[in-house]
Amino acid sequence: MAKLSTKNRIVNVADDMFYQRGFAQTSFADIAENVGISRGNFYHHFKSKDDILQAVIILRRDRTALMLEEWENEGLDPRARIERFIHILIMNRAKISRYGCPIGSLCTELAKLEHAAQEEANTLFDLFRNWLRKQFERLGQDERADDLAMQLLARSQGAATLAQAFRDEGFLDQEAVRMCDWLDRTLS
Amino acid sequence: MAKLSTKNRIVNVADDMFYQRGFAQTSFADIAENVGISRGNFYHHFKSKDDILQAVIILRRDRTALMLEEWENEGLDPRARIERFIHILIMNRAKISRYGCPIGSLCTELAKLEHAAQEEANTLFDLFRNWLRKQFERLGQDERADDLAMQLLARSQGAATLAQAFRDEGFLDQEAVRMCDWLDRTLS
DNA sequence: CTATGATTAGGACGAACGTCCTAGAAAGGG
DNA sequence: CCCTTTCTAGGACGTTCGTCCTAATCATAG
Repeated sequence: MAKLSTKNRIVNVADDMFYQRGFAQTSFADIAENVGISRGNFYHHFKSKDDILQAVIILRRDRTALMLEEWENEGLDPRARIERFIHILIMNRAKISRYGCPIGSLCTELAKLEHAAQEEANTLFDLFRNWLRKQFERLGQDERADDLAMQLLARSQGAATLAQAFRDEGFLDQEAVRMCDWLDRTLS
Repeated sequence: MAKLSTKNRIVNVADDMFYQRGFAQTSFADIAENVGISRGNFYHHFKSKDDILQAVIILRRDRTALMLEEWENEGLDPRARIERFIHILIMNRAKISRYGCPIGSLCTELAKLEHAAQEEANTLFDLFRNWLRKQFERLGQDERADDLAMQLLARSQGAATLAQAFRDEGFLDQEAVRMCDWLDRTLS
């Protein structure tokens, strides 16, 4: 296993902590302690808290873009790709029911903070939205491709929110099944 | 217009600010300033920050319970009552697209904070869930009444989250229409 | 009027936070 | 080997926060 640079280690830890505790509730001291470095060292790599937030957003964006790209190259048809998206809810049920959706909860928090990075965070949603739209277009749903993409995103967010509130992993499974059913009905 | 007691004024202001900025990002000084009182006065009425949070949750619970009760007494049939619930999204579109759902965003934040009042906040969700379930039961959907209630809640949450992220009031309208369509299909 | 309790104001405190600064350690090129 | 750059450590500063304390004001009952 290749050793990560200090900078990368910081971003990875911050990514986890922002997800689990939220951005505002995670302090420099917290991150530095978890990485195992001093606060001074931290500041050599990131000159402000907004700086590390930016890095985390870019990390998530790159990771997401890579994942979507892989899904394109797995030889699946567009419909199976969409089902792949739906199955994220099931694969990540444990984390989602504890911490919510990594993208949704970040965007919601930044919106309340009126944080400048809000729009940057929204590009994470855009990645999924555009990717889903593309799949629906390939399925001949040109007119309503974007609407369908938004509906799927919305249902995922709703499932995540309620699963977290009620600490109910099973609800994610149920909703995933229902979303696949909805997909069948929509495409037939 | 009857004058409110200082205590009530504090709770009302805190309610608004918790909704718009979030719980953690709202300080005592902020609330006191908005109410127009000193921090010392504040502390005479609420002995801790958890105390004021508790009061806000109770305020929201009472207000919600009252609203649901009124909906019961308006002479509507259960189906029209459910549609009334859906129309909250439309009526409150401006606030929701800016601040999200008052209940969902509070529960999400408290969950990330691992705050003790988390379960209390969840009772707000329970109010809607149980009320919706009752309506579905009256419509002869005994078996799946709770499932249908949860589905409606989830869709509302998803619509709110995306409307906030994309600052898109229109999406709330669209989703409300689709939820009414879904209701038609489900009950027929 | 007086006495008592509720209400209000405002300062003091310790802790936590983001930020900045200095100095030493490590690394790399000449 | 020395010099320069990069990396790391840790303390200092100013601010904000939740909390606490004291004293003044107000309302009310006797």
